Amino acid sequence: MGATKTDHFTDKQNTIATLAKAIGHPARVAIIEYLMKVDSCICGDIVNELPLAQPTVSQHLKELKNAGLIKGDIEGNTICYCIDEKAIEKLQNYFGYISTKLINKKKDCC
Amino acid sequence: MGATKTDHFTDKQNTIATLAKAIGHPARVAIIEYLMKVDSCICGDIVNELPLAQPTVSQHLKELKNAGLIKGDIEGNTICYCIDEKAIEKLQNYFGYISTKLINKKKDCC
DNA sequence: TTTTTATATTGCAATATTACAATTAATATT
DNA sequence: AATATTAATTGTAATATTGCAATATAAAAA
Repeated sequence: MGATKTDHFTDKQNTIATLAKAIGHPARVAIIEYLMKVDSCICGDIVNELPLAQPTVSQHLKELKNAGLIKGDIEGNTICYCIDEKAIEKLQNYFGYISTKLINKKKDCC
Repeated sequence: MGATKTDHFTDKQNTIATLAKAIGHPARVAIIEYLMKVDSCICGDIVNELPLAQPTVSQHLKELKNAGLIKGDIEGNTICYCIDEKAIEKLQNYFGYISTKLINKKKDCC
């Protein structure tokens, strides 16, 4: 085997997993943070900001886009990517939900 | 190649990536949600809750533990695992931070 | 003490990810 | 039109992940 059994889990669980997985690489965290920092969406200099080759960055961008974390496309010969706020909100809500649930939990160990 | 270049990124970026990566699998999302639902930390029935074999679940638990998302250990012959609230808080704060940053951003595309 | 129960570890096959050189595609510039 | 620029795609090697059968470990129950 080796393939994730996505069909055995709920859509919500798969959605969270997909989003989290996309952020689960420091290069993609760095990309998100760079997109956040820059005012404009025209971010042709992402490659210069990262210690990775252009094809690698392009691949990471593709993964972020497939996961729904960023949106946009090329415009002329510059890329135009920006964070999809809805995805970030989903994650924020999810972890917020877990946090509040944990506060109301009685603990008998750990 | 094939190995992630963790040393090229900041500690914070690597921390977020490690935590997100650990959640980046539906089985581990399901585990987190189960630990959240159950009142006690004694969760010997995680295997029965998941559509995966016992060694696979054990491996996922190990990964969650290595990433710092859950804590605990075996107690007698039952496992005693529970969510590490600090890790969830880190994620919640991180995505909250991104969200608020995005609200104050001017957008010219996407 | 033997057996049962619960979880971890090992070994392995299948698949996925990471990274990059080389190339392609497509727009900009000259 | 020819060239330069920018980013995607392709191909490929190295590494990591996923999943499980078999086995090991260790405590509880008989």
